[in-house]
Amino acid sequence: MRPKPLAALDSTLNPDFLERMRDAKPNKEKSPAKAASTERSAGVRRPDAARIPGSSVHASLASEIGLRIVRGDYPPGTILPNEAKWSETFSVSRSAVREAIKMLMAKGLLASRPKIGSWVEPKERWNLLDRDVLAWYATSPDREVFLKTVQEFRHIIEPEATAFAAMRRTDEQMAEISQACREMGEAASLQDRTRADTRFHLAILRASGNDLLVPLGVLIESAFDHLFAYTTREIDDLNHAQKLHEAIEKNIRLQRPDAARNAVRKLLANTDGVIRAR
Amino acid sequence: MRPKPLAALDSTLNPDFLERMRDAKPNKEKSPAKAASTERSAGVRRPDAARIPGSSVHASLASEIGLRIVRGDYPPGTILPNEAKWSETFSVSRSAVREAIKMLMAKGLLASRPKIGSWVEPKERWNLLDRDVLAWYATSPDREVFLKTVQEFRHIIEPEATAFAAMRRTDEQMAEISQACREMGEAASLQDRTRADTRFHLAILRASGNDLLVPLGVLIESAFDHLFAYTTREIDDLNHAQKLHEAIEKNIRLQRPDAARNAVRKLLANTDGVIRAR
DNA sequence: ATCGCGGTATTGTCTGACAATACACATAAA
DNA sequence: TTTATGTGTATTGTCAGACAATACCGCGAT
Repeated sequence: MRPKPLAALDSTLNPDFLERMRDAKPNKEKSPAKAASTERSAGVRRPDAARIPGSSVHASLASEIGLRIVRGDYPPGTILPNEAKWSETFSVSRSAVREAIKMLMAKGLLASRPKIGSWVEPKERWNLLDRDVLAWYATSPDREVFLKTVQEFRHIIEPEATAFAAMRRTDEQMAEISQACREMGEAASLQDRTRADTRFHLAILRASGNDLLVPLGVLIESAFDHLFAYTTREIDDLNHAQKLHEAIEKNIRLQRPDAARNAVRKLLANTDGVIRAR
Repeated sequence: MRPKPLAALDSTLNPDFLERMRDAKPNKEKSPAKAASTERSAGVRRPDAARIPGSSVHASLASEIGLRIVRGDYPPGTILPNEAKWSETFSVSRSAVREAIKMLMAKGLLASRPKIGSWVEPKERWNLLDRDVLAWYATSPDREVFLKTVQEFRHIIEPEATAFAAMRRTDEQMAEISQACREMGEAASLQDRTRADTRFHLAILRASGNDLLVPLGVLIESAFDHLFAYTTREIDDLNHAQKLHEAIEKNIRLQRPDAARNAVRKLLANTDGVIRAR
């Protein structure tokens, strides 16, 4: 098989890089980072930097700048500081800055032209369904609003996706779904349970037979990440939720689209209740 | 206002770059591009290259490599040719190659590690809802299948989005929707009509009040691009379609979610018919 | 006041270099 | 013969410095 690369998460920034950025605020006037640069080229570089993929310089930079943009530090239409400025602010090479900016351009957050600079694109162009952008977006002041938006989206997508899965699933896909459902019931820890839960829903999306539904899995993953804090510890609730999942699994297995759709609606209503109860 | 950057479309590759790539096939053994490189550094560089944003070297490279990946030239798990190889094949600098690859990494198509190389990620990680990836994906052998997938997705999304729009639209958003609908009716050319049609549906997504629905507009744009060839020239059909659109507009205006949802379902059914008729 | 012109600032591109390290191969030991 | 160890090599990551292309600003001339 392939070497399994860890997803570049914004939470995996290495301490070294974070240290560099500590006092690198957007509106800093004059940062004396020139000295640091010379010092680094003199051989003081830390020997054990950048082990995790996500902590390479350009990836960390992209996370930092991307987060600032989504957070609203640079509203749409704003011209960003130029590449030389970023380079100086973070004490990194211009190449690294450029690669970070290219990643943000690829996600629709930025665009640029010679002699003008890079500017923040209007929010409609942002690829909010991108894993990283969604993660930055999820750091909004209150997670309530974010969860509400994602949950509403799930109400639109999942019932229909499940109905399609009930019609078109292959036996292999059914096995995946059933196994995830079973492991949910047998999970020893809440974390294991959540992981199996996520796999269950992702497997359904894959089984829907519509390629365009698969990328929406990032929403479900994000929802479960943020829902974890809300998860109940009550045995009764857990058993109830498990029954709801098993109903979905059964109806997909028996290829009953309408029943499957309704079962998903019940599960989502239950989740809504959990959120509202907080 | 902002400088309006043209979206980087794969169809805007400049002839100069295409010429370079003519005989750059994936399985080429030995390409004698070294000579070209020396020649270029001797000052023979074309004076008028890269006018359109999308035709910058890194953007063109990203399009070319991305298209090859999505097309299946390098199946998931495959290790790509290394950066030096790409650089040599296309007679561009390694920096340009790296920036292109970073863009593809940002879209979930690639990942890489030192001493290993860059490999194609499993298809589930691909950000298919990205504008560029979708465009590459749409170059599939038969557009029938692609259109069917997109259209199915629209059936899932648009009725619910429209129902939300009927509940939560602001007056400004309503004005946008109404204007687009009106301009559809008054359009002089089929192209103008399609443009207004697209704006109509995008405005509804924006009015839905759910930020996560907005990025799905790329699907609608893509659908209409590919649907253009199917568009009828019959006056009766056009009038009928216009009436369906006006029904949607009216129900959003009068804030009747259920009626709006049904009106959208009728329109989509009509579009299905147009596709099927071919 | 309007038009034209050059200067300047900024991204785009190229070149060359070194660092870090996964993998393969050769070599040596049990 | 098999296993363990060390060495080499290939590849991405990062840095530095240079020049090209050109949008915008301000100046001068008509």
